[in-house]
Amino acid sequence: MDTQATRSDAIYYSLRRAIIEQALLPGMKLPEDAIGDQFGVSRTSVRNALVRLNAEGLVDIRPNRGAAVAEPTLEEALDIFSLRRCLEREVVGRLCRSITESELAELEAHVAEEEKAMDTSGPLSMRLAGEFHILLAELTGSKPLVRYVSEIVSRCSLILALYSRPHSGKCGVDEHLQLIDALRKGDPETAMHVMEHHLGAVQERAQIRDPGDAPDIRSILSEYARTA
Amino acid sequence: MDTQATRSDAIYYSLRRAIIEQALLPGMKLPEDAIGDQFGVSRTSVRNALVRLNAEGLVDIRPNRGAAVAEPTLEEALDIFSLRRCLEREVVGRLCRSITESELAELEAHVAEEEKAMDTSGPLSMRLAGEFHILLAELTGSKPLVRYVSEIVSRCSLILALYSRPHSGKCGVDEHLQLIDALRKGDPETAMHVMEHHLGAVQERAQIRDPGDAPDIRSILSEYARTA
DNA sequence: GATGTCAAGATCGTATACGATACTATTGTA
DNA sequence: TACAATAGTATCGTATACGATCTTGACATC
Repeated sequence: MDTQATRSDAIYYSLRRAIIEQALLPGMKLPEDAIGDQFGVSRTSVRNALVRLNAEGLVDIRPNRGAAVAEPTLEEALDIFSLRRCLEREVVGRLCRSITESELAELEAHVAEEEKAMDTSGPLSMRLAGEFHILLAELTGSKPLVRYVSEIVSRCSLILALYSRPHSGKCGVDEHLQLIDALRKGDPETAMHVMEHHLGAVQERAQIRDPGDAPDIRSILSEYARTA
Repeated sequence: MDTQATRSDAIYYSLRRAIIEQALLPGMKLPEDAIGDQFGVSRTSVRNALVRLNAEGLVDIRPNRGAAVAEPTLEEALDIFSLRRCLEREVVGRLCRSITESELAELEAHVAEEEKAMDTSGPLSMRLAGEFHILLAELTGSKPLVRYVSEIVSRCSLILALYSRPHSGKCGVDEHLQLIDALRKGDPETAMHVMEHHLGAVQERAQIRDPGDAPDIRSILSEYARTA
């Protein structure tokens, strides 16, 4: 598990996780040399990983100018959320017809982990929230669907990093439980509606923050000045 | 257009086209050396291209065993078509709200090309049929949607190569015209239904066929290397 | 005849090297 | 002081080299 098949894979997964957990923020440069040094591999492997991340839209690569964590525009962000609703509707639609009790238990176990992580730091709970949706996709048994959902969930994490306010609170653990209930009932209409509502809520927690210029120190401190 | 920014890009597009036009058939091995020789570049650039194609599901890469044109199973094929319906429903849904008369004309011009290509050889008309759907996605103005549709249309071409009978006849030019009509009317229900019917028909033309044994990869690529 | 073993060849993963391109900071000039 | 030219640095694109892994076929053994 720790040791991937190839070093490129290892780099790929590490960078991916770092981006999803928002350790690497949108717009941050990703120089091949620096990454290679850090992981103790050559640029070759790093390049390989960056190409893959670029293919799934997590990093931008501009010829001769290097790679950087992608910075979706607000317009793209809305598109991606719209696409996500489309795909996850498909997921729950399929699951309503096929899901078993043991799979439902698996989902509940995952949510239990999410609850446990709520108290701890943000990155973990953010990742778990995303993985819940990926788990849903996996239960459909459709590999292409898993790939698309994984990809789009990652990109949504990126978007939340860009546009959400610092503390979005509990990331919809309750809503995940509601979703499980709906799936257990097996009614596609209800399940899709709950999913729709959940994704709407996730998106709603996002708020426009001007991503363009470096945040002005006064605006950052204004919030703290109040409590001083 | 002919000269890409980087050689990797050139290889990527050439291989992609070769796969979509079914010059490279599913299961065919893609040795880095042979491809590099044919295009006059080193393995480095070829690898880069193969990684990208792997990311979009057109080629399989197994560690230390090389790359090969992907061979979707029948089950995966059905999944992909199902996903395609899901995505393209989204496309026509959006277009009904936004499409302009000049864009409709653009679509009609494309279909005209398709009609012209009907008499000529198969590869061209097959590619144009796919590009019609990509053009539809582009008209939504949503880059992510374009990416997903492009990707999935490519994979459908692959699937048709695997499972369709040799001559599928005219690849739904009439249906494309019907779709344009529906879009012009601007009624989402009708348009989605027409799209659904069209994609169902495309899928229906698919039938299992035994993928024969392999011709030499160099002779196939000699034609593609020229235009790279 | 079937199966296991092993060596030779093919192919890949990765490191390194070199030329090319883009960025940066300094200097000179208006 | 403001701006343009330029040199220097950083970073990338690509080629090549070497060790590692896999495949293939021959041969020995059961």
